[in-house]
Amino acid sequence: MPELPEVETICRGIQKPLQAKIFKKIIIRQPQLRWPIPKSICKLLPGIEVGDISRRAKYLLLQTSRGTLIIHLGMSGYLRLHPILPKATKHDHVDFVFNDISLRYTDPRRFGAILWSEDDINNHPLFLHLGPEPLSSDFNARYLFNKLKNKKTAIKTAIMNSQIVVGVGNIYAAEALFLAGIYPGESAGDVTQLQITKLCQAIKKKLKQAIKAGGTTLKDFQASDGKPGYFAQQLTVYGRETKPCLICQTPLKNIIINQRASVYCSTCQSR
DNA sequence: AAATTCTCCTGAAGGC
DNA sequence: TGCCTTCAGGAGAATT
Repeated sequence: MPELPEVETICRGIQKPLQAKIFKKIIIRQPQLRWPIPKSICKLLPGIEVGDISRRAKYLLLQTSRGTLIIHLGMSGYLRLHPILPKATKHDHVDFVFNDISLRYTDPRRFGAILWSEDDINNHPLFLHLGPEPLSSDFNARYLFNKLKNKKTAIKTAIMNSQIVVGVGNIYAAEALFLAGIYPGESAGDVTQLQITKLCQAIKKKLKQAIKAGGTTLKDFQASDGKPGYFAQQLTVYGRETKPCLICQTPLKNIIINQRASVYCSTCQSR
């Protein structure tokens, strides 16, 4: 499931191969994603050049002189580069065809999105209320502590809230909380300043580690070149319910917080 | 206003 | 073997 490291991996993977390529044709087989894919891109894009390719939160941004293509992978989406396009299968919803390469969007669960914006991307409704990037200096202990004070919601829910900080999904929230020794169900406003400092560092550390490993491949994540990510081998709590804590051997517990599985160690993660 | 729940979707896994 | 049920999950929308 793509989280920030996975999107970053894909972003880096397509930057060079698509650099300055000219869109030739857009094939939309299934426009019904989270929102309908605007058909206008089929007419708009051909003939224009790919500019900067970047990432904001878990959104991939392909800039052009006419506007920005916004791609979100939802939880089962991925992008693959193909020199020659293979025959489309069931969930291959969109192909962006260039002269000598194609970018194929595949998403079995269709929670993703492909949108088009002609305005400043920062004014787009989806981007208007986004918090800071977790790996930027804007995301620091002071910011996080201030943002969380008086909040009653669970600390895990808070760090997964994109208005507070972007790009932290279920996997990395669980991993960071374990590293910081914080009980995921703790009220955000009750987490001490020292713990917040640890948490902030833990989020950055885990995300960096995962990017280095090329992302986390659980079931089907693959980079744009088809290679899996290797961060799954470094997971300490996510998906390890009932298995022994890597620090103290206590069997890990799973609680549901806001409809999300939250695995933690009842010994190492104090309340 | 803030917090929680609902919703979209399909593949995988488990039960019988 | 196969059908049915349950679950996972990003994040905006709806509800409390």
